[in-house]
Amino acid sequence: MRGTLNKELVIRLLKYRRILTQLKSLGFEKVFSNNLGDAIGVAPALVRKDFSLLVLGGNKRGGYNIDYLSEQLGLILGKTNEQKIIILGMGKIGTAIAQYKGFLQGDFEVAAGFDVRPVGLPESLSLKVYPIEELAAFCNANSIQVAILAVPEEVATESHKLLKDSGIRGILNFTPVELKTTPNCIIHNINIGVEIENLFFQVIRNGLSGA
Amino acid sequence: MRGTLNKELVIRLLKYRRILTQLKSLGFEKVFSNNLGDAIGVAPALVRKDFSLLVLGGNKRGGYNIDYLSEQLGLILGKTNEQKIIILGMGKIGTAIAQYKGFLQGDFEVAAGFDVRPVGLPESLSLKVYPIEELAAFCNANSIQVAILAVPEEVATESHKLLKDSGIRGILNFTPVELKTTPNCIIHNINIGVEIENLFFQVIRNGLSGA
DNA sequence: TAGATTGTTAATCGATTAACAATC
DNA sequence: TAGATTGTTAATCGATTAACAATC
Repeated sequence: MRGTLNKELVIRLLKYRRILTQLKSLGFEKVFSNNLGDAIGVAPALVRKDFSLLVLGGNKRGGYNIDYLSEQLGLILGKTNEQKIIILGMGKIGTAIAQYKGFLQGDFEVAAGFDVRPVGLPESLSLKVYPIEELAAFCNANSIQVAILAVPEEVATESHKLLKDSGIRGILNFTPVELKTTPNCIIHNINIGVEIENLFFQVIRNGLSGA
Repeated sequence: MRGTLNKELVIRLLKYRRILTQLKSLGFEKVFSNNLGDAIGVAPALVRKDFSLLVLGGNKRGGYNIDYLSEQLGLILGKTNEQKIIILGMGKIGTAIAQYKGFLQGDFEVAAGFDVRPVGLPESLSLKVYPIEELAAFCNANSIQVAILAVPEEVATESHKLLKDSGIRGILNFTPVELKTTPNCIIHNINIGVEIENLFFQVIRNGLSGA
């Protein structure tokens, strides 16, 4: 059954989990499908369908129990508490991501950074940056499976190869080079430049039909 | 007709354009639908359908003319050369994005940064950071329509409101708070934490079925 | 001509939503 | 009971792909 969880569904489940955590911290105990639908921008029916698919039941009048949902989603999505990632390329972007506050919500940790040359990090950050030569050994020793790629465009392709050779199974790619998912390494590309261009296009289009 | 350009299609067109630019710089003159399909990860038929929809013809045996495609896509997508964006929140992420090399490909420019307090930037960067109070005036004076939001989570919501009040029509949101698109302000959310969690899930799932 | 590629239609696939019966 | 919400089915919507005729 879990094999049927598609990408969109997993994204929704991750978002549900985050919202449930927030609701819980506000002291809520129950939530309705339309609350969750509003929060992540889908129809209430889809929320119910998602939970139905996962055999997570609610109460016909009382909605869903937040603690229960939270716990079950944790089981399905897996605890990422002890998951560790590495960052290849500790330039501006890599360093910024390493210090990204939003990561504190997600229950994973940046284990180390790697770069061709030593990088000066603030003392406050308990993160070490190693030379690239140590990447494979480090990943093996620490069972690292997921990496963020934040190197300059020119070395994106060779860095990609290096990560695969180091046993990395998933890469969040911030370089403008569009990398391809292969059977044993999943790629998610985030191309900020394309995102901005896309936004410009949508805004200009939107302007024509709007006020 | 242009009103029918949906989000996925626009993304593909932006990617085609980037690839065509690269091919042109390599001295290529012709390209086939399967080349472009491979490059962006879709079926060749979809590439042909896209061009067909835009009335961009190819040659039954000789493929598509790169110069022509490039030029036409430029007309459809619009020149973003003189487009300017601003960045609200010049912490680590904002500062890193301001210096993002990948932006050099995209033909737009970061006009200014804004923050609650002065930020020290490298001299090499010809970018000024202004106090938040000047945001609305600056956006008006310079007709800024698109912004990157990179403030801390705690002030994401109020910053969002500030941007809308400053006449911003499109926001690329890097905070973990999921903002909602409204009729006169388009939001694209990039939640790095969720992206990483998603990658972990996919990798673990993938591991079960793989080697 | 033979071969290759476009252009286009029909089929497929899949996700989302609308609607409503079930029921607490 | 009346009202509200779940759970589920059927309908809708839309994007992608397969397949092939047209044709250079």
